Amino acid sequence: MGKTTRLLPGEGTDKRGPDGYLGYLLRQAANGYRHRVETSLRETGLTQPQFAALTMLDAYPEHSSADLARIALLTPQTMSTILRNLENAALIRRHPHQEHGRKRRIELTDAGRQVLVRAKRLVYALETDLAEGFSEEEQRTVRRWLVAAGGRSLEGGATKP
Amino acid sequence: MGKTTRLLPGEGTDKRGPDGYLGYLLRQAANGYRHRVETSLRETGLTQPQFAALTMLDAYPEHSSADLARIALLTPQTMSTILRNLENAALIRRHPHQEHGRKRRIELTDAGRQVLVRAKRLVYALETDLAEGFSEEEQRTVRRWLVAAGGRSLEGGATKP
DNA sequence: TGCCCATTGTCAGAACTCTGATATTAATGT
DNA sequence: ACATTAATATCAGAGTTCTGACAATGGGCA
Repeated sequence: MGKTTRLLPGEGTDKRGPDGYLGYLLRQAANGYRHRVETSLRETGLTQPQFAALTMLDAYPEHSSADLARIALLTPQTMSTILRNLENAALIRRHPHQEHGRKRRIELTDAGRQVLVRAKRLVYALETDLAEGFSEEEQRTVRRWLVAAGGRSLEGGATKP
Repeated sequence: MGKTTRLLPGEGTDKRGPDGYLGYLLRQAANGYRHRVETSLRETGLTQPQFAALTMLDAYPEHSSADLARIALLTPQTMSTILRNLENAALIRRHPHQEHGRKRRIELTDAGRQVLVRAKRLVYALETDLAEGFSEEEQRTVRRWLVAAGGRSLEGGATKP
């Protein structure tokens, strides 16, 4: 039996690499980047979605869970899950909204603010890696493509006239 | 009518849209595209990862679960989960490999082949949408960026010298 | 006033993805 | 021959994401 040395198809053979399907490359890119982010965030214990939620909450403290879901293009259930985990970790706090009966006000705790400061440094370093090797114009092309590819997916839209 | 109200911050205000962080845009793009793919695949009952796994198995019928995980840049556990669901749905079959004791040979069932034919038509239509509005050169830029962003994430690599 | 409906939030269940741990088998080294 | 290492596959548990279903609140309209 020879040692067929790692001839996995795909190095230049098939749909991998720069010749692959865009959808396939998109999924792998997102998986790979998330993996790198969470490895880097390991010491903070945050996941990529948790980091994104904390960042949004810090920027827009008035927003409800439903608001955040709309901003992030996620379903209310998904955002609810992420916030529940942040609350269990004592990084956010929720208390009943005075005027609006069902709404709840969300706040970062001190621990939440502290961990967010550390996490931002780690993630922004990776963010600059993401642009490395691409000109300003190329980056604009990439951004434009990403926005088009996402395509405001869950836009319940139509609002039925 | 209009109902242009939707004043959530982020239309042109902040980190959303084409000015947002690349990592953030990447996650949203992948989420949105996956959502569109699975909506389109609804009638087949397949998910995007299941579709990818079936496609790979059809192209490389000799490969084991571990091989597929390497090709797709996923962990063996993840690929194992996907294959288990495909097996429960009777779209693939696994029987013990003759020569190699622990390896298992994976095969598409007739149902698996049939569903894959239908799914390919649905997904490839979306794939062309993904390139619409971008020149050949711009598409090359996007592909190159996606490959760099993914960065062969889990490459256990180094193999400890 | 009282009913309809949109908004907000949650529970349940499924699939994907990771880390960590474990068992089994093959290949290798002394 | 025996021990070590590598590869394959799986179990367990956590977090993210969806669909589907439901309760509670608030506003609008007959």
